Amino acid sequence: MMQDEAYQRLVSHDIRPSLQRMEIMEYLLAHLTHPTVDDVYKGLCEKIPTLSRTTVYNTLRMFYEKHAAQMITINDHRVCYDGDIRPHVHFYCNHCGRVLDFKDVIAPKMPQETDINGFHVHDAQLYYRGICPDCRDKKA
Amino acid sequence: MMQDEAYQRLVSHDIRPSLQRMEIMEYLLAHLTHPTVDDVYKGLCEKIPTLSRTTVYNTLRMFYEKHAAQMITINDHRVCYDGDIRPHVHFYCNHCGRVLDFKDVIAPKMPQETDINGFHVHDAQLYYRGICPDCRDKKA
DNA sequence: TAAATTGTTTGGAAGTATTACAATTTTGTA
DNA sequence: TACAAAATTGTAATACTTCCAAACAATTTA
Repeated sequence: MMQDEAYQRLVSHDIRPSLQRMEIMEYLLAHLTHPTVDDVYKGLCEKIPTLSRTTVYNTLRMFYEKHAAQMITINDHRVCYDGDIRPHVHFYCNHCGRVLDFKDVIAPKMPQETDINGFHVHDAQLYYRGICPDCRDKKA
Repeated sequence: MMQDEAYQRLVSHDIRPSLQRMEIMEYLLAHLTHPTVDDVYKGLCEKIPTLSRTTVYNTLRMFYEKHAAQMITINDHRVCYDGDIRPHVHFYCNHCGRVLDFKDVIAPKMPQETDINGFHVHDAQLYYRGICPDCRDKKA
């Protein structure tokens, strides 16, 4: 069940499983399409009519800080989030703006919560940018 | 001379060296501190009183598209640029917001203008996020 | 050289993403 | 049940970026 997975993800990262947090995490786990804050908000505001955008902003950022989700800042316009917390490469299409998983490249070592020469590294992200197959075909 | 270097960088990347473009490139080469659009604008608007912010936005983006500069989107608020076009790792301090070069880690292979399984890769970026030594010391 | 064309810059206005903050509601515990 | 702490809400404010049409500059053609 998705609920169990969401619940486990929250408590194992020291996050109290409130209704809103559970729903937001379930949404992330059910939509591994790198949704933006607004995607999550729009996807949930029917189910939770009182939901506030601020809550979604704060909650997703907290998920990132506690390593319960990945934060992707490859798009200069909007941040997006990923419920898949395994290290992997992201591809940003400069044409359609989508963020895709780039499974064809094995991610190098991505440090997490480690100290390197005085720097405390919280996380690492590897981004590729270019044109995705869909957009390339449309052009040709 | 910095002018020569800026000129060479522009023409070797098929960019016509207008006054504004030269000045913006010279600024990038003289300030390898990952300036934002506003940093570049403020740094030049005394010397070029007619300079428009839009020109700085458009020019820096074009530099990125033509590989004459790197575009860094690690900060969710503002884009910044780097005149150092050699592949290297960037570190973003979640505390002070600065982008620093992370020289202690050797960058993995970063593809550029190559096709990988139907994707056309324009460029790649590797970002580390965390707390920089300065901010860590202040806290302790 | 003059006219036409192309390319570049400008500046203000509009759009959008994000955060700040104070009030309200909910939760956990004594 | 009552209280304190934590979480959520909604509005307002801020900041970044793009749009767009007009002005200007450079280049080509006749």
